[in-house]
Amino acid sequence: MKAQALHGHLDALLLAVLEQGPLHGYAIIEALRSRSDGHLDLPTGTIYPALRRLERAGHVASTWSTVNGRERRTYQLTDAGRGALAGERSGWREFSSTVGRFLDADTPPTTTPA
Amino acid sequence: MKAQALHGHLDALLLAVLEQGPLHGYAIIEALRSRSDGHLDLPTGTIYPALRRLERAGHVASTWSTVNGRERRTYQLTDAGRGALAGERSGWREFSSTVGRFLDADTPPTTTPA
DNA sequence: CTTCATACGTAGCAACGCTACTTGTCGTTC
DNA sequence: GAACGACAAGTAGCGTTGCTACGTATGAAG
Repeated sequence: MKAQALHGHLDALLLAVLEQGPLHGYAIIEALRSRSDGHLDLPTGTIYPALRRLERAGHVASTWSTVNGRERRTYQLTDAGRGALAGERSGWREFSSTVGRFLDADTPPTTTPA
Repeated sequence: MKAQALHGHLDALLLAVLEQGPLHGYAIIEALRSRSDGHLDLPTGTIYPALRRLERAGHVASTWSTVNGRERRTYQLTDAGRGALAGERSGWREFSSTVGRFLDADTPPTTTPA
């Protein structure tokens, strides 16, 4: 998967994984990886700043905890975040249907008929 | 449609509209607008540099002509461009199905029952 | 003669995600 | 007990990309 393709859709993905329950950053990375069959293997340098962006925006809230001597920052969706997710979803639908109109259309006949 | 959403997919769109035949820049803008029901209304400052990028990459070729005293630069897909388009299409499919797995899933019950 | 549609273009900016690196604990292996 | 990998968090700086705001010029319409 091309790296820059995510541009503008990462927030939506993060909100979507958090919709199913609170997770800490590292677990979010793993959730994205497993739920996408390995297609989304995002580096920490992508995830952590994005989560802080979302927190600044009020879409998620975080709480620290210590598990086995390891510091964890667990994020959970806020009500505002749930609203934002709904918006992102409809935005995604519009975007993907618009672009899909140009790109999904016809796979050029790879099966070039004789 | 959010502005930055296109990030990384613009080239694919341009190749896709040119797949149906050569067009000049201004006509490409109109084609994108009409074929997307107005959702894609891209400014010249987006299109022209993108077309030059594609030309530098060898995906399109341009020829100048004068129509009614107006200079036109008509772009057409090259063979390499056709190949690139095929790649972009499969990239798009992978991308949209991956993201869609998170976002298309379930429209949260907008029909919040009273 | 002014305005709008046509037609091309550039300069500079802002956003976003990535690469590369750092810090620290725990568990396992040598 | 040293070393290494998995776990867990983070920052600094960079490159790409599309957008905003301009600038130029012709032809048609009023």
